Amino acid sequence: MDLIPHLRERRLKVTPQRMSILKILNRHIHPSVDELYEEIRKDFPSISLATVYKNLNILKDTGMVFEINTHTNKSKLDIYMHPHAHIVCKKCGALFDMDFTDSVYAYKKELEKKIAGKITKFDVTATVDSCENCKIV
Amino acid sequence: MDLIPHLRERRLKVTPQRMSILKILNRHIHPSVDELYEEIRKDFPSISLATVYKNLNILKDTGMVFEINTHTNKSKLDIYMHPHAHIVCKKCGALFDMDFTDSVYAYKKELEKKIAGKITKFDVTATVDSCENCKIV
DNA sequence: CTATTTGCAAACCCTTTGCAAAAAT
DNA sequence: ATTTTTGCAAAGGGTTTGCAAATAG
Repeated sequence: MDLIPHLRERRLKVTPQRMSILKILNRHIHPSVDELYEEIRKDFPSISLATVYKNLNILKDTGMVFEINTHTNKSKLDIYMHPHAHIVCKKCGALFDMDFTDSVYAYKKELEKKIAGKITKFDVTATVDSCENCKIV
Repeated sequence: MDLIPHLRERRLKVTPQRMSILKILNRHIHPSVDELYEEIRKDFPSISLATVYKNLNILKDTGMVFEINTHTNKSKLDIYMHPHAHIVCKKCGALFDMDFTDSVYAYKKELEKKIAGKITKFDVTATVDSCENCKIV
């Protein structure tokens, strides 16, 4: 996927640091900020953590990146080029992407009634207490 | 609702500080930690913020309280005595409880397939970019 | 040429920790 | 009597900010 048009669309400058962040997020590995930082430093040893944070805030504000609370001390990052759901294990922090199903769109309609229209973006996070990754339980 | 049996069940001691926290959360006002702290101090001026945090961690770990990420700098707290969904406005942080609908249970079944069973608790957070509380769309 | 972005260091939260005294069972 | 909880103060950890230099368009 070519991410540059999405940056242009938002009047954001195409810097190598920013591209590096987006390319890593585009692997759909859901890194935490520090995992992302370490990953970028492999290709970009001089990058500052502040730059990573500043970019993430811009990318979140413009809707290209979504931050998912894992109920651990660190949240995880996901590129958000199309609506999808997240499934998080509260115990181990494991995170999966999931496409919305028809039943979720039905849920969305309910929501739209409840908040009186205008849902521009919709994210469903399903949190479970434990999952197969946990081993224990 | 009598919350004491729920504490006993979990072998948690019934202290006035803890009861004060639970009583406030039981109003379903979804306070942030500092809002909760200020509220408790009305009845309990000597309480320490550390006590509030320690209690919240215990209550979250034992499943009586749920912490909802609002995508603002502060998350919000909810008593969690029965499964329900949360709707959060990312822009203004407004938060609503919502009962699960059948369509969400269908979604839950999908999830159970995907993570191979054993969902012990299930939370759905629907995040919208703006809601009627925002005024500015 | 102008506006944005970067990088550094310091500041800023919010949250946790250690420990002794107090309270609950 | 034993275990948990409280409260204080200090430490911790993640995130933001201010500003000058560098870079993108």
